Amino acid sequence: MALKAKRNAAGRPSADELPVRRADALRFALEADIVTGVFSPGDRLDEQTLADRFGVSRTPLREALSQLAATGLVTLLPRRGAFVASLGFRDIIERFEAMAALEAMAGGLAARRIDGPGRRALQAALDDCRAEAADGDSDTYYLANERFHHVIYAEAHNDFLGDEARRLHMRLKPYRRLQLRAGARVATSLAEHERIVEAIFAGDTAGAERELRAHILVQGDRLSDFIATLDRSGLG
Amino acid sequence: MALKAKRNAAGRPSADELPVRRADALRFALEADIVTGVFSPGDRLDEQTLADRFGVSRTPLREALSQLAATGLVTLLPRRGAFVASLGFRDIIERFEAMAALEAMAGGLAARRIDGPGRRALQAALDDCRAEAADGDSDTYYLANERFHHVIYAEAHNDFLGDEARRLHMRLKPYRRLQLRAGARVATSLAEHERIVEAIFAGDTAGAERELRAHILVQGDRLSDFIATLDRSGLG
DNA sequence: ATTGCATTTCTTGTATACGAAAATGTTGAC
DNA sequence: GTCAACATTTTCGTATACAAGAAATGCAAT
Repeated sequence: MALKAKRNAAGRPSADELPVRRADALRFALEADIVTGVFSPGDRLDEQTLADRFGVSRTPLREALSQLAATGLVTLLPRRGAFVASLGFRDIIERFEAMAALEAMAGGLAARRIDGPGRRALQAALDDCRAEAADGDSDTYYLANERFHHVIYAEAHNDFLGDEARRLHMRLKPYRRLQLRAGARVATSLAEHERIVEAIFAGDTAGAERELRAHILVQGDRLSDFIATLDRSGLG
Repeated sequence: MALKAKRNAAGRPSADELPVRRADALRFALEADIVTGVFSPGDRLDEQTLADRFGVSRTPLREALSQLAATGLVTLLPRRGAFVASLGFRDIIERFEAMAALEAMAGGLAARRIDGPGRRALQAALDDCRAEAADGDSDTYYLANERFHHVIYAEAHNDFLGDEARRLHMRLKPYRRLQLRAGARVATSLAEHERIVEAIFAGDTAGAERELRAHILVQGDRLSDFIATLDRSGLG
């Protein structure tokens, strides 16, 4: 059966969207705007304004907001409107703890389930991290780090686990922007990656779990410390 | 049944009253109908039919379905409708693995963070499990088991972790109904609970994690075994 | 009888309209 | 000058209307 991408009669100048429903496209767009910092935590998301901006009615936009609220990226106050969800000090720590649990499990599973191609992929991801760390650009290192963790999710052979971890990661992304200049963190992060790969390659389940959990938790601690030094008025 | 419309941020389940938003009430009602088996995995959820049943228009009902889809309890096929999400063999295993990770983390945190009142609550929950197990009614034991785990979530002092675990639990509930007659499982489950409490009371973080992880994973294994013996046509 | 196609019908997705609640602004009293 | 009560306005929540896509049905042709 051929998949025909039929166009709508209304000649809309917008770029072709893969999602069939406008609500999906809106959800992705808003998600991106929140994660990339176009909207900051606490910002009010007016339905009509956004609907006008995207050239749609309020109906699909409300649906997108509703879905984002279910994801946790948006807070929906009854009869008061939608806001970019603000995580407090404690909320962030809690999420890092949960993420550490998921990542540790993924690492442990990967240590037991990784195969030949997976080994090569993980080694390549680690090499990338090394290269970016040597470059000293913490921005590109962050991307390499992301890919590294995605490889681990994949080698855990548990799609749900990976999806949840990615979801949490996205959820925390607006706050990571706060500590862009990682300083010495890049070096220690890379060292941790090395130990993680070592454990996974050795089939050391417990070791992979331990290393990954620490790797995530320390990020939460660092972010918390960083936030604690800021004016907390804007962070709920 | 009168329903207070005040301080209802989370919403309450009620089909015919208006808590804050109809969509919330509908979400809870549908959630309940799905986990209690009124609707089975794979069932089609017709918008107009449900709207008529609840005496509302399609708009809030669509919002409820959308939220349930974001939670994972409902699958939304574009232009084809909403269905009670069907989990395959592998999906279930994956979710139990993730749940094991979260529960293990919760147990470990509880072992370190539990306080006096928490100890009493956990002991009481364990006593309840003992009593229900002695009764031999696996239905009420299931409820006591649920309360037991909720106490652990609470004593982990990580609300997010608890929420996620509860969400997963609800997500898997439709499938647990398949193995109601637990047989000898109740006895072994209780024994596991005893060891879990022992570890938590002893402040044995690693032990609590280990016991809880095994406690959850074995449930996934058992459910998988059970499903494997059934006709898989209805289970996707 | 079966297959292919066209039409019809049903359902979803989006837009618009309307009522209600909350935020806001104004005015008056103290 | 401040506060409070009232009116206004904004915007949320729901209902209804309409458009578009997919499934179902019927008809025709082989």
